[in-house]
Amino acid sequence: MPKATIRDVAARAGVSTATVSRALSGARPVSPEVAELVRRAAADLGYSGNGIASALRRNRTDTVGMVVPSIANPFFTALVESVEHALQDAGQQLFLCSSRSDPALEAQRLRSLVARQVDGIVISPVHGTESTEAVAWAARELPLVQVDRYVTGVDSDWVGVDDDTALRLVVDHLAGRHVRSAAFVSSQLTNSSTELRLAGFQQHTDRAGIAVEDGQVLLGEYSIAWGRTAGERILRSAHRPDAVVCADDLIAFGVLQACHDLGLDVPGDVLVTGFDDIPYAALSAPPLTTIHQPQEQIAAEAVRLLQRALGREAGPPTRIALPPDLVVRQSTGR
Amino acid sequence: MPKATIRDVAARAGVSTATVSRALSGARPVSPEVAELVRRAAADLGYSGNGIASALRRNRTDTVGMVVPSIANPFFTALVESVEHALQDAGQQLFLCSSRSDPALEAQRLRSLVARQVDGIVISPVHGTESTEAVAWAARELPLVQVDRYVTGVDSDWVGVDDDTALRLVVDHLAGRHVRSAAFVSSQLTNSSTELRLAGFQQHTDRAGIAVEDGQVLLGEYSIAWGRTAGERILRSAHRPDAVVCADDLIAFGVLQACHDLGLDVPGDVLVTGFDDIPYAALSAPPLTTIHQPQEQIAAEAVRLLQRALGREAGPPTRIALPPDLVVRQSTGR
DNA sequence: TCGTCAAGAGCAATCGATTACATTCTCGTT
DNA sequence: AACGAGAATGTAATCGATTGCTCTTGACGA
Repeated sequence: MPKATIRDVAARAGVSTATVSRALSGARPVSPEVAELVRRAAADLGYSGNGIASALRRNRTDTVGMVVPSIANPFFTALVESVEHALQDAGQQLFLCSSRSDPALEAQRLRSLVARQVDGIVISPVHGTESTEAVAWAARELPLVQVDRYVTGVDSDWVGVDDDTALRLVVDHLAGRHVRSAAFVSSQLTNSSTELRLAGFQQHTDRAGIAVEDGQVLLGEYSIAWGRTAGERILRSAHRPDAVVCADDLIAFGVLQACHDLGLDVPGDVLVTGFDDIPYAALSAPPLTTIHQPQEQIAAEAVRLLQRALGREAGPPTRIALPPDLVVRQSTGR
Repeated sequence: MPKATIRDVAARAGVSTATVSRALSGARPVSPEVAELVRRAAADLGYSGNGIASALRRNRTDTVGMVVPSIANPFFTALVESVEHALQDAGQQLFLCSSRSDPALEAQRLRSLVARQVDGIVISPVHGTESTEAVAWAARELPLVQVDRYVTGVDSDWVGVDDDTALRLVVDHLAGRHVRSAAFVSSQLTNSSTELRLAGFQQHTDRAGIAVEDGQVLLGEYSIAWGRTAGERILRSAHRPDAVVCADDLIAFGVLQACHDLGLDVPGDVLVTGFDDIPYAALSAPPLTTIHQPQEQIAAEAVRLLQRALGREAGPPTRIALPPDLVVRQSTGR
């Protein structure tokens, strides 16, 4: 038994397909009796419409594609969930893709989303330069909003957090804890926010008179494993710093593990800070002082920008840097 | 400048649209010269095809919908990622929906997926009975595979873990640690695996001679907050048990927090176990003994079953219970 | 009574790609 | 030389819903 089409419903209700379409979508007025007749016929046949055919004709899929570097990273997970929620209110659905931190896979995902005619794209690009070409191309084809990270040289909307302010909050907090020297652990400088965080760290430690020894800025990747490796290297070095500032919470978890492995007390022997405030940040041993990102707000703004772009073509690219919050927990003091 | 269509490509290459279609998809042989001509014309125009039109004609979207109760739960996140990976090899994409543990929203998501003509659905149903109607309906419309949890009364494929074996492993391990009494913290019995885990706990503690006092089985929800509440209640009771068995890792994290708050040592004063082996299970204080779920395998089997159902209509529903592993960490001993 | 107008409904074109069927052409075979 | 097979290509129907345009009908004002 093949699926019922609008033609079947029309036949059963004794009206034309045009009337069925109008009765069910409410696009144009239909007399109440006919509307009821159509509704009943549709229900009887279990008619549920063909979104594909509708999308083809209307040239609109009511679907937004989202591409993130990793679904496993709780920060992106939270962001995805927030975006999905925000879209729901606009009657749109989310097409989720993971680029697995691979620019080639990312490009493929973007091509696929464009070919599938999504109405717009929300992306957190993998790489500051290697992602540029694909993102620029997609932005030419469709409304596109970058979130969290952005690639250089693409005129698209962007929503993220103010990384410089975030590092000022962290560094000033550490200075208030009488920290005299600090190390920084991050990922390779392959994307915008990683660069901004390092720049902020350097500028604000300098300003606050906190020493950063040579070799105490380690770049690897956003993972617990790297945090552990880097943490061991830093904490075993001749000049152990008073604090380790990490570019995300996963790295900070790894550093905390390294402290534990080496028998160092946090915050007694060394202070540790993270970035993102993922849900597990409150659960580590000790709970992590970190920067809270307003993901719901990031998501809401991103969706708003997308809707705006969908409406009319005009408008210069908008860049929104939202203010971060510092969440103080025990990794930087009692 | 509107997007290029197959007609534009055909005109530029001086061939028919049929030839363009065949040249680009390789569905039927085309002479090498013409193929090259078409490829060049397509490249010149930046032609990227219209997946919607293609899907309408072929009656296939190469897209699979997935519905999970929560994107925030790392277990589901890992599962989603694994499914996405498995689908990639089959040339399909993932349409992700979160039901937010709400059967009504879940039903809406399913309707939406069916209307969008996905080729199949992978779902972890929210509720053992309240999800039944929507899942049964969707299963009638499309190939559908349930993962992890399942609803009763729907003849569909299912892939999950063997919950009974899992609890046998946990309980036997605790018995080996000379545990004489235990408590159990889980979510409300609203779905299959929750029920099976409780049943397994009761059966195996009984068999192993481990006492379970009245009021030491607490049912709430799968969250850290609930674990903390339940943990406090259990650990403050007159007969504090030797061990607390939790139905998932999030609950176990909450129980660990409660132990910490009450100044109890784990594993000195009480042993704690989890379920799922999410990535953070190794990072808690102390690291959590838990059941490892083979998500990659669950995902691979789910996708395989889906492909099979896509191929031919026949075949009775298959239920695959994969064997779990016990991962022993410090929450049950040094 | 007639003309005007609007509401309600239908006809048929349309969206863009795929594909059944038809056509043309080239070989090879007898 | 005639015929048939098969490769390459074209023509046009098709997928299912939407919508511009047209037609009918009834109400209302002049």
